Amino acid sequence: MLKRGILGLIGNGDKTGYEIMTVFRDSLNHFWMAQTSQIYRELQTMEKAGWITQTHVVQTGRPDKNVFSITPAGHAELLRWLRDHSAPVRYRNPFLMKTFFMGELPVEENLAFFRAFRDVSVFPDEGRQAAASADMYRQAIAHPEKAVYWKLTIEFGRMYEKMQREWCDYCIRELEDLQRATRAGERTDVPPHHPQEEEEA
Amino acid sequence: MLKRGILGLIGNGDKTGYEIMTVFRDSLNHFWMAQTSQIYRELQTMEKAGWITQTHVVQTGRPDKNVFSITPAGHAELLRWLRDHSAPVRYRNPFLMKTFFMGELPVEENLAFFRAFRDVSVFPDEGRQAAASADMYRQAIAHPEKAVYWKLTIEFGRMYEKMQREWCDYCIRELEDLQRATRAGERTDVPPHHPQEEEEA
DNA sequence: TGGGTCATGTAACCTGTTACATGATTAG
DNA sequence: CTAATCATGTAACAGGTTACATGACCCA
Repeated sequence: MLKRGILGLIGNGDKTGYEIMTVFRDSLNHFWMAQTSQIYRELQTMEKAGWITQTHVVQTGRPDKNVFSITPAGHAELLRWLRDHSAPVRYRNPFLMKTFFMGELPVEENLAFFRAFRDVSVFPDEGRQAAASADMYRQAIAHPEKAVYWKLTIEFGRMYEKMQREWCDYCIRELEDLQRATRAGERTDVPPHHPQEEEEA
Repeated sequence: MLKRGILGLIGNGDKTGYEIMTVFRDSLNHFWMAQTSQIYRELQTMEKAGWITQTHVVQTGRPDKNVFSITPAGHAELLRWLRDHSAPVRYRNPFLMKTFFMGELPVEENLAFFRAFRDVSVFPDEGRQAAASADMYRQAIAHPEKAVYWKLTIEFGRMYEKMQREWCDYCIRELEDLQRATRAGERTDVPPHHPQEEEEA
């Protein structure tokens, strides 16, 4: 997957591994993160696949660099990937995995958790985001038809965050109800912790 | 990550690898999928770690099975994981990765794509979902304080789908605007396809 | 007789994470 | 003087995917 992202970035202009890392960190961070260790490895395999070529550039005053360019084969692969809608969309949410098993902990603890999680942001720090936006807007003037798509991903991030907050509010309400119900039923035999020995009916 | 999911499931009662697969397929499918190949491998490493124990059960009329049970060490690990909020939440959306690079394709193609994607559901087929719900509701009667959390994950799925539809509508509107602008500007030199040679300013 | 369910896995591969290592230049 | 930026990676490991393989029983 990362390969396609790297390919797309190089398709927008030659780049070094380091530059690719900065774009991930500053602009794609809200939906994908990449470490240099993986980037450099993928670059090598992509070169072997013939999707990109490498040029060593000697510099003075700063370290030498390896600049990567897309090949016609690489561009063909990029288009093929963009047009391939056959792969099923995989959802994988480690956070929902946790939620599913939260019955192991007391309600109070989970309530506290949702109250805190409600205000966690997906976006990286404001400064970087602003800088990245400026870059993207500059590009937008040159190629408005490419920049829209970046805007669409940002809007997704915003809508996702909003939905997450609303979901947290819903969770908090549900757990408060549960708490009330448990307290109202008093000694109706609902142990709030470790019901270890029993099995479901 | 899958390890913790498996641990949580075994924590709710002894299970075979096959049963774990069916729970993933029928109930956790909207936020995590797991293949048997991975499940059986994880079970072995979890046994080595002392989180679970294995019992071979001979059956007649059907294949023998290996039933796994959680150990006190496994339960401790489950609680540790549930309480560990240090790991940063990782978002990774292959679909947004594609969106980001859609500028390579003509607007018409992308519009068609969003119109189709708008109606794609995250949830597995109705039949299975209903069956899984029935199971969960039965459990809910026995342990209402555990079943809420399952309900919360389902609600997340619903809210996510709703948000996704709204986002698609937004994307469609944006791309229609772009289309109109491009047509209005007529020959204002905005090639809708492959601007290969040029670099950004 | 053909497909679904129950039940087990292995092997090879690809993808992602964590930890480590180096070193010059530049701005505060 | 110290931290950030530019610039490169390697090694080991963890996690996930794809493809393959087997076999009995039951229902239509």
